[in-house]
Amino acid sequence: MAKDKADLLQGTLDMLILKALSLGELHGYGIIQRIRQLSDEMLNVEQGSLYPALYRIEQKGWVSARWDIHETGREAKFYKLTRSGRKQLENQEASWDRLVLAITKVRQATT
Amino acid sequence: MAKDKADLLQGTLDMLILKALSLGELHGYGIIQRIRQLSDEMLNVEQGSLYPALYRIEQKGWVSARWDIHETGREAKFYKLTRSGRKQLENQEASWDRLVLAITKVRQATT
DNA sequence: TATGATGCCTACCGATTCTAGGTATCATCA
DNA sequence: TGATGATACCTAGAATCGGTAGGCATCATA
Repeated sequence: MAKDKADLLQGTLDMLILKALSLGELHGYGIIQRIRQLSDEMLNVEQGSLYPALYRIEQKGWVSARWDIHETGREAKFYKLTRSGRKQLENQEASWDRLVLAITKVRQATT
Repeated sequence: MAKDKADLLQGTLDMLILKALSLGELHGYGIIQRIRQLSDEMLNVEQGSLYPALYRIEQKGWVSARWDIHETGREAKFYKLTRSGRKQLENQEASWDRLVLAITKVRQATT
């Protein structure tokens, strides 16, 4: 819909969520905002993508969740990176770097 | 299966195929080899991914195909980038650059 | 003669993101 | 007061696309 918004590539969302949480505990809606803000409005995660992803990630033990009330007085579900999640973030970042490197090589090829 | 082989992210295969063909007409099997070689063995496209992708890409008019006999005397289906395919490659490369930039920004964030 | 590389293909699976809905609270503004 | 938009959670279903696993044929080589 948005004019210049790039759709995420499958496989990058988990890394972005984990990265957002590595900066501190946060609730779902806030994760979307943090990713949007950090990316200079370039990345917009849809709610319909985020919540199922958070569920998956929690099942895998990469984050833990608890309900709490935040400063505005509203209830929200706060997610926190686990030790295993931090490890996973490192792995995903390394994979991402390898992929970017590999694709860069292919793109540098000339006739 | 391969120990260090990175699975492709969804959305990158088309770009790689188009890029491989931008270096010159090639048959399917050769595209796999060219991508593997250009990426220093880091990217391995499976046949079961390639042929359906080539079909999709051909339907979209980004490549044209013809059967021919190559130097080894064997028959093969040769694919060639169309003008529209070249344009598409540029678009996909630009999208890729934007995504990499956006993700880089997110990853640079510090506590 | 059997194996592996080359060359094409298809059917189905699995994973993941998006679209499109739903619910509720709260602040703001007409 | 009533409507709207932002915040906050969720689900169902569609669509996409890469992988796995199979099939088939030819050719060179061991």
